[in-house]
Amino acid sequence: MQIAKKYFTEGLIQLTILLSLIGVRVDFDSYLSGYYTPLIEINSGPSSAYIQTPFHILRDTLDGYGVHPKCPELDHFFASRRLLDEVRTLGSLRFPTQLNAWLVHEVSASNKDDSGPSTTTTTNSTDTSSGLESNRDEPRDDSELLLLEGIAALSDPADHPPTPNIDQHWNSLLSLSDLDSLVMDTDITSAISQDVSLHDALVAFGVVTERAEARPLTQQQRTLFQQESTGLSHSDASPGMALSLAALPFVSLCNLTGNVSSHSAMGGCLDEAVFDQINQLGLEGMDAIDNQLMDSLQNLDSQLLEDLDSDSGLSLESSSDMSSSSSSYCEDECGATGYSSEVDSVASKGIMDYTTALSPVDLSESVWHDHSYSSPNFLNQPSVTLPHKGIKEEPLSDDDGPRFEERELSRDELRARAMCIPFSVLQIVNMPVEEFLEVLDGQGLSPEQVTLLRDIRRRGKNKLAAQNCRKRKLDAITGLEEEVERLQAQRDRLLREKQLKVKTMGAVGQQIEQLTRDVLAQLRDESGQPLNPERFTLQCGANGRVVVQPIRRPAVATSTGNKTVKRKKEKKQ
DNA sequence: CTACCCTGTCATCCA
DNA sequence: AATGGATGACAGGGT
Repeated sequence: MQIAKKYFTEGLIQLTILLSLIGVRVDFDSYLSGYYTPLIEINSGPSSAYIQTPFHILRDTLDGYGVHPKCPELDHFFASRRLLDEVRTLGSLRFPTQLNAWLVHEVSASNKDDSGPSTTTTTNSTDTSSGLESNRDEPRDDSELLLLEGIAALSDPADHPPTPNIDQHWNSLLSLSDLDSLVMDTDITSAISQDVSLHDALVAFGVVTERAEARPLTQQQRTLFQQESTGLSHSDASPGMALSLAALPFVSLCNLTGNVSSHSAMGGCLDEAVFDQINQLGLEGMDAIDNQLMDSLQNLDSQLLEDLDSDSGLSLESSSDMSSSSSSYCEDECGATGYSSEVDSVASKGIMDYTTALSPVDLSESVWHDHSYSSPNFLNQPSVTLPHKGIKEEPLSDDDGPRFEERELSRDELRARAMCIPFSVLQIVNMPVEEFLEVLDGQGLSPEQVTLLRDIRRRGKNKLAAQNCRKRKLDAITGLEEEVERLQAQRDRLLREKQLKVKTMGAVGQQIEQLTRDVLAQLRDESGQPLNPERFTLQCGANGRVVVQPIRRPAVATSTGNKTVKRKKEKKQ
């Protein structure tokens, strides 16, 4: 990388010297500064998969640097883009485009009305245009012609002889219908019609890619894209690569939701092509690269253009809605976002197959996430600033679920979006009641919307309550089951202790009987006979004295006999 | 096909 | 009176 950078830098300096000899001033400051500007990285911080960041908002940001920090899906995309821009900056000689920018001012100054698609005026911020404008003179016009001749000679020296009239040359180039010839020729026209440098063209390209302009690719856009090919082609880059670059917006146009994936897909090819190109630039001569990359990408480009053109009707139409969507949050919610699964699934289905075939990650299915608030964790999750004052979106956690898994919208979410409720279900449910009432009163909502808002809030809260209730019920059941187990264990323990005590008592009783017999055997009655154990027993008093007591045999049989006698007497009476 | 489970929703009670 | 929590009951979908 450093070698290539040094190589190009030295080459640029040498070329600057050569151009200065013919009176052309080339300012490399912007170019050299371009080395480092793409390296500025924004620490996106922790990412979350559960956000509702409308991707089309990114169209209004430059090169995605304004992307919301909670879009991990875009990390790869924008990182690749930044890296690609960096590589472009390193590997592409930009002076032809700078010269083109200078030519633009020449044409626009002389004949603005005939400049066709030239709508830009003087927004070129590079030092090149301003510097060149300040040095306009006749020798400069000669150099223009020389450059035009050289460029034309590069493309097709036989078909494009030196033309003294730039306007005629421009018009003749505009009339070209062959795309292959446009690759080499219309770079001049684009340079004339577009008042941009290559850097601006790159930026514009990126913006166009993100913006997904909802109109058929105009000649202006084609030339804009090929303006980059101008820089690449004259710097021994591949015009075919320019075709692939130009094809990228087609994918974006066809499917806004798939623009990331499509870009990743196309950008992947592009990145590889650029890297290969850079690598080869460092090893081989520059002449061999153009043809090699041209051959390698020609088939791809033609195939891409064919496929994309075939789907351009539907996709452009769908993207029209995308581009026409304003920053209104309501419109975002109403489907203008385009990344809603139920919204774009139909419109972009045609191109989806194509993009998914190329892209390893289909972000269109990971944008709208399930906003079910079933998980209690959603209350503790990082928030995302939303248009409404102070209301924070509470995305679901991204660590306990499949982030890219397609999730269905809840019914209330669909209802809210169907009625253009400018709040998410989470917002409706979780906002304080004061704020909720304020919303109901001050948002100019229709009665149906108010009713829906109340229903959504009620259902949402009841859903949470039901979940809590069920959880408590399950916890209660679990607690009761544990209590049952504990009590059963206690009962078993007590039964074992009882059995042990019974057994112990039986053994003690036997010992007492044996001891009693021994004691009584040692004692004598009045007649000198041993005491009969069946008639006498030993009793242990409270004071510890042991006395011999005669066993009082209860006349059980007698009492029962008496009772039977009495009953017999009663029966007789 | 049926049983079971899970979840959302409604109705109702109550604080 | 309004709001919201709690809970039984029911329905629908998934396994």
